[in-house]
Amino acid sequence: MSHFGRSGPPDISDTYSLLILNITFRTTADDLFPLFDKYGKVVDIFIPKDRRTGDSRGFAFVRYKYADEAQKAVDRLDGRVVDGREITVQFAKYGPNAERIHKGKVIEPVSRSRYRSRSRSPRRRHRDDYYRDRDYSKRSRSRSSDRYERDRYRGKDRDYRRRSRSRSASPDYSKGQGRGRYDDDRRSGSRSMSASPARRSPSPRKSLYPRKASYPRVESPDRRSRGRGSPSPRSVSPRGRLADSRSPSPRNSDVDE
DNA sequence: GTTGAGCGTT
Repeated sequence: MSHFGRSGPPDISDTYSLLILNITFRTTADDLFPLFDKYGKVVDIFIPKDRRTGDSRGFAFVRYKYADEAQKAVDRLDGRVVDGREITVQFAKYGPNAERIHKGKVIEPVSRSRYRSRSRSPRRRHRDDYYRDRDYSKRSRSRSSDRYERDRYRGKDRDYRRRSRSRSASPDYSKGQGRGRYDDDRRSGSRSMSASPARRSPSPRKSLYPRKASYPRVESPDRRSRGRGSPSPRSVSPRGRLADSRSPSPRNSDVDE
């Protein structure tokens, strides 16, 4: 009774799909089944999970046998508090095969090109990356470093989530700006390397801080060390450190980037 | 251990 999703899509031709959003990450199909089954005949329940972690994504798909029951469930379960969280029940708009769905029911795969790319919902789908991974696999299948690739995927995955939200609506520009600026700089330098030398002049801030440009390299680290409260007894002997092949980069002491 | 707009698997 709880093998939903394991048998794959039974038949979406005579079933109405409902999209359940705002569910907890711990909510499973078994937990939603009794809830939705109470309002109608649930044919199948599917909850997308991460491919890597296998954790729930936070939304589920409930397929009803009849639209009236689905409608009832939407009206009754929409806004219901499940597991301490208010869930959002609504008819699915899209199908697994990019099919158009009306009221949760599949109307047709795709009407040739009548709607073209209608600006229905300009939301980004990170899921596409998954499919892309497959291609990558083929490309770099000669790689013998499995863990390396895995690590990379992990990093990307973690980023994909935060990025998608950050781009959507997030006043957190601390990171985005930094990255964006960096990117811009890179492009600028690459493009106007011999054309517009004055690109970084226009700064939003007229004058930030007349930091002393005459910062002795030898004094800079010393001062910071003491001011920081880190006496660094080992650093007391610069000679030893030098001899330690520490290789103190001759770059500016105060490096912003 | 964390998260929170959204649309799906054999």
